[in-house]
Amino acid sequence: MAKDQPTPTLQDVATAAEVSTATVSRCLNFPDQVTESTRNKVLKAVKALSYSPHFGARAMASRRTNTIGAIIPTMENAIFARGLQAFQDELHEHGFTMLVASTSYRADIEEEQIRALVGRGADALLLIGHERSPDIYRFLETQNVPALVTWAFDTRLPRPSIGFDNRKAMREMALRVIELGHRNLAFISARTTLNDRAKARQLGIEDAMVASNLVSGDLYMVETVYGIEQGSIAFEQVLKAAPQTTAIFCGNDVLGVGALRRAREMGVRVPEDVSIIGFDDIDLAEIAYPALTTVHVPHREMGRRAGKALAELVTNGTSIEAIELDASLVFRDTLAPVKN
Amino acid sequence: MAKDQPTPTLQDVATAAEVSTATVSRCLNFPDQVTESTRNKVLKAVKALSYSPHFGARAMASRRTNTIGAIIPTMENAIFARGLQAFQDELHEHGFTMLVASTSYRADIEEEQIRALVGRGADALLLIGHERSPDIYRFLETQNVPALVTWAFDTRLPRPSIGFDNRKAMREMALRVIELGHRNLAFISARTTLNDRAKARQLGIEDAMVASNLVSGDLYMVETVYGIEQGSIAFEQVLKAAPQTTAIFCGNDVLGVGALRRAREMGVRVPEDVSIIGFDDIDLAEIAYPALTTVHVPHREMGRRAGKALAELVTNGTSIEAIELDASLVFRDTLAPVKN
DNA sequence: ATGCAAAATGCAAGCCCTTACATTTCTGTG
DNA sequence: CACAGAAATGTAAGGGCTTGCATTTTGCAT
Repeated sequence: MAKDQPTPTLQDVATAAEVSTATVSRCLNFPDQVTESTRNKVLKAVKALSYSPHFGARAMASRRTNTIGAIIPTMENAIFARGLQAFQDELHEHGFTMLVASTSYRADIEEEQIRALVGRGADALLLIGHERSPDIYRFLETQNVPALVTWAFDTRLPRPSIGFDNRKAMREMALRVIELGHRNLAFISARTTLNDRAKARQLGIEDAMVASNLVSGDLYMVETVYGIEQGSIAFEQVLKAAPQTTAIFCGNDVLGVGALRRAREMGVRVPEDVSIIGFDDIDLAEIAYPALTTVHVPHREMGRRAGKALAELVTNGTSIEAIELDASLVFRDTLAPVKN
Repeated sequence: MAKDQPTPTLQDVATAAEVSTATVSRCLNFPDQVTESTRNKVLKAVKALSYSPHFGARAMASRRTNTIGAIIPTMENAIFARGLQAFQDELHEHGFTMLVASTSYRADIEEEQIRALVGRGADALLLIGHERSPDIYRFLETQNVPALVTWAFDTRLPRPSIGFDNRKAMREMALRVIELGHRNLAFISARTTLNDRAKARQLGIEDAMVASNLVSGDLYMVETVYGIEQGSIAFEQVLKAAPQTTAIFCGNDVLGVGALRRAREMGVRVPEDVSIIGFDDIDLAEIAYPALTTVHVPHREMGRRAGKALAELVTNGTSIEAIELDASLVFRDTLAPVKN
């Protein structure tokens, strides 16, 4: 870690190029404010010293970091990894760098991470879902750090968001399922803590039940954590506790695939004996056998749009426009009419 | 973006707590250098003003950012997402924040990203694979930014790395495959540009062929980009061009799963007609039908170890010790003895 | 009480850049 | 060829924090 030859500073470049530090700074930040000959001198010096500006100093002097933070539950979940990749690609295009933190779906960690990224000088934040303590929203306001909510869309909330309506999407899927004659429904849900999306999906199913003259309270719920194995366990649990179930909704494809696996292991035929429906439409859903019927979520699109909106917000102050994207139903092989 | 009430500074806290800025600073950074009563006063003031230190200023004064950069090909690939998650968890535990950039497997972008993250003040860098231009390594040295190579392990190189020996792992798998009587082998590889892992896996197969008295030149190679669909296309290509093939190695599970899918579509039975072998052991491999035989790579473990090593390096100057992890063979249902 | 080392605190000099403002150098025109 | 105005460059003042060193306070043995 020994700093043998100290890293060159703007001053060193200025001296080498025989100009003032201001000129060097301008040359680097606003090249066309500088004569070509001067620019060449400076760039030569920069190269010769292999100078690279000191980030902290720059951040301090300009009060901007060109860094945007993203706080997601976990990258292990393909839907976030996917969206995040698109987000970062977009940011990169706009000259921003991405700072990432994850929460493992824990509210306390999320709060800590938000503070940490703000402390790090993030110019803006990407957040997943609306639900979090008012304190945090207040903190962000005080710190003057704009935050954009994604993976959810709800116009009733004051904050702009870019995402889709989880409740509506699930309602539509549930409506189709009920149309196929299913009356005994179950829902293997992700944990609903700090996860308003999971809750919204449940409400969507219940909406459809009510609209179809079923009793929403009859929806058999199992709540579990993320994971294939968890889906398997939950599946078995559902069939034990509510053997009359003919259609099982899953909060995400990973749980769905887990359910599917256990069905095979238990000799339960899908979709003949029971239908299974996922959510997200990740690769796994298509590869599963039989291929999983699910709700397609435009993860990449969300990431991209969010990146664009945030970059523009920070750069020009363009305020964020809420965008509702569409989730679509993907019918594959795990859903069939109920047996007469 | 209007700064209504300017953010509180260290000075403000100092004034409020009736102490000097130095004391506040110490109170925040080295709490035990300060009397309890003073500490309480200060912390109260911090809370009251909801003060949060200015990152740039801190970075500038301390010459450290507590930020570590990770540059990976893409988060869309579950193996990197997984490893990165573990990496970031570990960093977080040590008080570091992670800066992420991705390269889409392009050398020029990688170079740009490395420079960008160094410019951002990353205290250290996580890199994937050894292969990159000497200029970059020189640059890192000049800038005094330590870099750790992961996802690969090769003691012949001067740089420490934490990972596994791709060549050896693939050789072992290939040996087993050949033992089962397979003589006509093919390899659907990921692009080998800026991807020494892919190359190493190829060499591993060839090693095994040579050791088994086969001609390594007989390995039928198809090189393609990452993606299920690409795996499908490549599979068809292999069977068209080399119909006598009985075992197809794939550079990763995603390609393997794609191959599997096309096999089913084409009516080619796996493993009866042809065996398919993946690499990585991601969820997809287990879920695929039939379940994919593959090489299990300890992605999380790599991420965790790398995070630990880098955090300690930056914090205490503990030099990095190269660590070779084991990849293991996972035999599932896509590999069988060759038909007599 | 007194004196002294150790612990706590304060002072002030940077750290490296950006940018408002001042100054110098060009440019084109009369 | 002089001159106004534009363009290019220079000057210097911060920006918020850490830290070496100086100073004050504390705790304890005498």
